[in-house]
Amino acid sequence: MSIKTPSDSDTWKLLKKGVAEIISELELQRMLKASAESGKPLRLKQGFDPSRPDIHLGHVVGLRKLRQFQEMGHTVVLIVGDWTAQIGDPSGESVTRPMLSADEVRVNARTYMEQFFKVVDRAKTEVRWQSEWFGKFDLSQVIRLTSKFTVAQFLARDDFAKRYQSGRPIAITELLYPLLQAYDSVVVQSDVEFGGIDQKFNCLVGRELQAMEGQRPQQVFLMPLLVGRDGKQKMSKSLGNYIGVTEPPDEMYGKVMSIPDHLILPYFELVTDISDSELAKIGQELKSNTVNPMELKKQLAREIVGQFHTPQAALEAQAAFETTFQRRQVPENIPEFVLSLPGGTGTDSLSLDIPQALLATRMVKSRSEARRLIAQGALKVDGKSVGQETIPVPADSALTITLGKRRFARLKLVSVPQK
RNA sequence: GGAAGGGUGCCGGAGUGGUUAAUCGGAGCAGACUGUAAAUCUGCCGCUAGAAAUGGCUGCGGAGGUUCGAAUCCUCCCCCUUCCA
Repeated sequence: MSIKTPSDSDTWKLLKKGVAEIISELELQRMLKASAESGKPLRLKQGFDPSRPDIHLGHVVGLRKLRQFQEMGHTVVLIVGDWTAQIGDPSGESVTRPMLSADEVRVNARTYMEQFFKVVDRAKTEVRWQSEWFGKFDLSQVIRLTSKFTVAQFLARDDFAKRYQSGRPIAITELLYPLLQAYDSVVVQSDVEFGGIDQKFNCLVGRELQAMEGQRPQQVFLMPLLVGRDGKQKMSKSLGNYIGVTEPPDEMYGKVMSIPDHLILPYFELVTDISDSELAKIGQELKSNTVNPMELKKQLAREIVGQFHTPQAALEAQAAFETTFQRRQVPENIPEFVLSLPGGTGTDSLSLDIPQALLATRMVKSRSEARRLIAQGALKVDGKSVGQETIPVPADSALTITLGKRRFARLKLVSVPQK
């Protein structure tokens, strides 16, 4: 296998594109050069926490970078963090995660990888489980590992420092998190570790530990954090502002359309393949207001949906979006329900209890919710606003129900003769 | 071991005997506006009955108790945090 040199500045530019920080750039360039000369691929480490098996666009930023390196001939080492997962979330103080059973971890890992390999090349990836080495770790090894660092060193981590200063709790196991992650680097002999910018500290501990163990310290590739749909916080599943890579085309398209304007450019930069010149053009258009940002967002949505589904699916999603949201029409594929209604048959007029019908279709959680929505004017039957809870309908008829902007159903009524 | 503070609805956070289904903010939903953008305005935001007025039930860590009446008082228990040693 031949390995490309990023000797020409274009390739190097490509690798650096959309990256928050590289530690250290010079070293990495040397490594790449040496690798090209020796024909030995670099080992690119990326870890994941199997308690969160879902990949969203925020993760994709880093995965795309891994892919680019793979295309130059390098190897990705994916670490399944089945031990670090047990420590819990080192950043989110609030969320207590249950320990996962071995089975759950296996299932989650499979789910994760299915998504991971939508972007990363499976053939050039080595999958390693932490339990391979931590499974047989004993206390003396834990002590040996922990003795290498001091509390002061760990308080340098921004997240810890802030919490310590403001008197919020830091669990002792959390201090173990960077250590375990660092040890992974030693075991797999990582050359470059990839992570979000919030992983900086952990990755740097890896460098130090490797040096202590007589290894060449890994370089670190830190990706910017993608801001979620709320336009404020980083994309994360727990904040609910994410766009998942397995979401159906319509959903994905719609979610991209809902991002605020100031995210258009970063999204183009971080999760699409468009060229620098095109990126610059879009930036210009946004700045000068010469193009309706909505059009740029549509392009972005097409690019993203096309990447995780197909270009065809992207076009269909766009058409559906335009029908449903821009023209406020009822989309084509809506769920259909058959409802039996006591009363006469044929052309007899029956009365339909709408809250009950909505509950039956599970469009609402409770009768109360249905009533509220009706009172607020959210209900349309066959395109006409309806304000009453009971409406007369012909027996054996079909109705199209619209509830708010995005809930639709088709009801087929089957009358049951009364005794 | 000692001391202090705390556990309230999806989240944050008021509330210390009735006027509290529980102030307020965020999130969410609906309506107006619109580009499923931002900003703004309005309403809703436990379940249930009712066209409505209004009613029933459940609810403030858990279990008991006091009281006509408790998120609020008492007892026991569980959990969390900080400080001192």
